[in-house]
Amino acid sequence: MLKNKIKEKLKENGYKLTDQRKAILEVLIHHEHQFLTAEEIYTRVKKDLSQINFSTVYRNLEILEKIDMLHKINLEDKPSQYEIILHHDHHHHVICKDCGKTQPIHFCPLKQILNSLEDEDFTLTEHKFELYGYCSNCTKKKK
Amino acid sequence: MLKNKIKEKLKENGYKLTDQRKAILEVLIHHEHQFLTAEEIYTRVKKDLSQINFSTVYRNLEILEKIDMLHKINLEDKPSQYEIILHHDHHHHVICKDCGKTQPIHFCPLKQILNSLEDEDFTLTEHKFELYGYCSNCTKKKK
DNA sequence: GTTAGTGCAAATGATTTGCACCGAA
DNA sequence: TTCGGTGCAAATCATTTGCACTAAC
Repeated sequence: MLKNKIKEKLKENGYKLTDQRKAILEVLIHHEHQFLTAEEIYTRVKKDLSQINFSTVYRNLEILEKIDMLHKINLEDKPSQYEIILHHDHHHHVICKDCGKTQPIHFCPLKQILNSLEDEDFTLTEHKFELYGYCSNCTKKKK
Repeated sequence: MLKNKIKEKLKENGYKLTDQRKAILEVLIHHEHQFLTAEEIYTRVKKDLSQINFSTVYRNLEILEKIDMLHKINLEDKPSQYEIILHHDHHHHVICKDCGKTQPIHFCPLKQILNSLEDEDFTLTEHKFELYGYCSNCTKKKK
């Protein structure tokens, strides 16, 4: 069920399509719009491919990030979390601190601020705009 | 040279004023507007207080963060970085990826976006808006 | 005197790496 | 056949913890 676009992108970059890689991608696609930790990915992949190793997961996540197929974030005092990128429009996220579910925000604050910074010292290369909170599901669970 | 406000804040919260704590604070104050790693802080403190231990540094950073005297960030694939908070106006940062130097931005994108999100699923609790790049010094060095 | 703080050494948790073997192209 | 990929075990790196001792209040 792996999307052709993805297969092509891997090929283009000289990466092979192994069972492990396929299984990892299946999990990521199945959890589109949700940040998962490496461990959560590993556990889910293991259900299909019981022999898979943790380092294989890490190595693949690194590769996928490098070719812009994966969005990696670092929340305070938590392991890194990953979300697959299937659409390349520039956007930011609201992120549930419990379950990692995300919701895109099609608003970028950078535009509002660029003018006032142009005469300053810094050469900008990246920016981060992330909103955190609890999704309705996790809010309910807490009660 | 430790500011009285700081001493008071520690006292208020039931924390003692040890030499180690003072030395850590001196370093942090001396590097206001600059994010330092725990290791950088440790190394600098060690110059004054050679017997200080790494875990003392970590324990104090944790305490300072808890009482809102310290801003902690997690950059991708780097150890956490810390910056002392001497003024409590809400603001964000431009951060130099080389030297950790920061520049405050007195603009918060949250206000622009709150209305459009109010009818959504998420209960917001925090947000992050950070700009990354290179300060003029580090830009020059690169050439 | 009491309680928080410290140094030290060992533990933990996430992630990375070396190496010999394996399998996709 | 040739590299890239994998599993395994060991290493690494940042951070935390248990414990006995110490010092601030």
